[in-house]
Amino acid sequence: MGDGSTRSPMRERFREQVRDDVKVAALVQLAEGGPAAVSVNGIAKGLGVSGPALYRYFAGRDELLAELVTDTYRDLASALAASVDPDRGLATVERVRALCAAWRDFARAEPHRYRLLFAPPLPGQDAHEPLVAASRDVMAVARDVVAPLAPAEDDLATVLSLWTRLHGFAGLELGGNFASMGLDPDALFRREVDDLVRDLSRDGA
Amino acid sequence: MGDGSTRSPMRERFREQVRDDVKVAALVQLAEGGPAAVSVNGIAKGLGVSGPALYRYFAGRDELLAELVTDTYRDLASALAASVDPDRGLATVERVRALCAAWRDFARAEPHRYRLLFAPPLPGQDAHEPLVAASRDVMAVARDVVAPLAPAEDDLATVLSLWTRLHGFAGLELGGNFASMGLDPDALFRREVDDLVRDLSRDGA
DNA sequence: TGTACATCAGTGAACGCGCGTTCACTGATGTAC
DNA sequence: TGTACATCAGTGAACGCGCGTTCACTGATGTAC
Repeated sequence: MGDGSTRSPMRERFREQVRDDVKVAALVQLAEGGPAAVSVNGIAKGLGVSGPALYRYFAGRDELLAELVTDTYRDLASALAASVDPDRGLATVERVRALCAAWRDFARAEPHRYRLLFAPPLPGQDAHEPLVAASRDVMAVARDVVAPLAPAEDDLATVLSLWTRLHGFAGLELGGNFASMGLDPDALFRREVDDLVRDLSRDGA
Repeated sequence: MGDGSTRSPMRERFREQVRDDVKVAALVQLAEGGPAAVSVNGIAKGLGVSGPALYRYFAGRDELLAELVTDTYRDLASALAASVDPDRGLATVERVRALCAAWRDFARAEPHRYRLLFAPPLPGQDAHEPLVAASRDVMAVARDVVAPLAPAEDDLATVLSLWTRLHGFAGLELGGNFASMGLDPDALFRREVDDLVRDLSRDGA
């Protein structure tokens, strides 16, 4: 039940359409009340359909949430990749800056999705493996950008330092911690990126 | 109803005792299932008492959760303060290192409480103000430690940079993001703190 | 030391809610002849 | 072009659960005389 290969192309397209509609509705709920507010019955009602109908499209709530996560990783990875696209002809350091800006922009544009990426899978670490796989693309983009600056054997550690700092900044900015102290997040971010670039340049070539 | 001033001292002490028991039980639930798993009825059952009984001690679930947050801020602030106590006779840079270590240790020792501090108050930013006040002590300790290194007018920004980086590291470590890539968090942390100390020294005196 | 009284902790029933999920079923839709 | 058939989307009822919170009440506890 549910192996799409034997389904007719027409119906298959319809299925994908509905799956997307469900996800969009789920994202609205996510934005409004966090992961806990994402509800199968609620989504169904929003789509003008009865609750159990959605079980044709998703095995259950958990599968739906898992897809939201992997979708988000995909979108983040492609936003990052676009920001450092070779076609833009950026020098190494400018690529780092562009990557940082893209990271922050993504977090601000879609705070609920961003938070979803780093929310702990509390009921027992289930389905952690595919999630790690999904994050690999994000790491790969960052590694690519940083590589020319970092000594080869210190590659990964450098990327993780970058990750640490971007994630820390995003988390505090989303929490409103800067704004609530009357500080300008833009200025703080510029400063943070400057430090970051300097550290990378020193450690590397 | 509930203004403790007119209550007799005996009964008042009893009340505080029970309030603490409730909080302890709530923290167990928090550790096991996240904030969503903290349930008034569940706690009552654990204490061998009926659900509504707890309404003698807390106005409701929201008040209970709010207290868990402010308690955690208090404990974090005092852990940080203890780590940089003047009696330890640490030099300026060593105080920064001690502060960083204390931050990380707190996050690792009590991940659920640490996460609670930075979880977004989703149902409409309610009760954000007292929370900001509670975090002020934490900031004050950090500011104290960093002050000798930072130019006076750049004080707060320096502390926030410190905060950003510590928080980013803690968040990723708690999420298991380092371990799942086969990397040693201790080594990464050492590296991060080294960079941090260097940045502070450069920007400051 | 003993008794009367006010206070207040805790009970049990009830309200209303929403949830995820299953099941047997109906009815529409695309397909094959 | 028309008809028979298999597929599958969606329904409605039901299960069992747990939640936060209110209410009127009972019974114990500390206190004041």
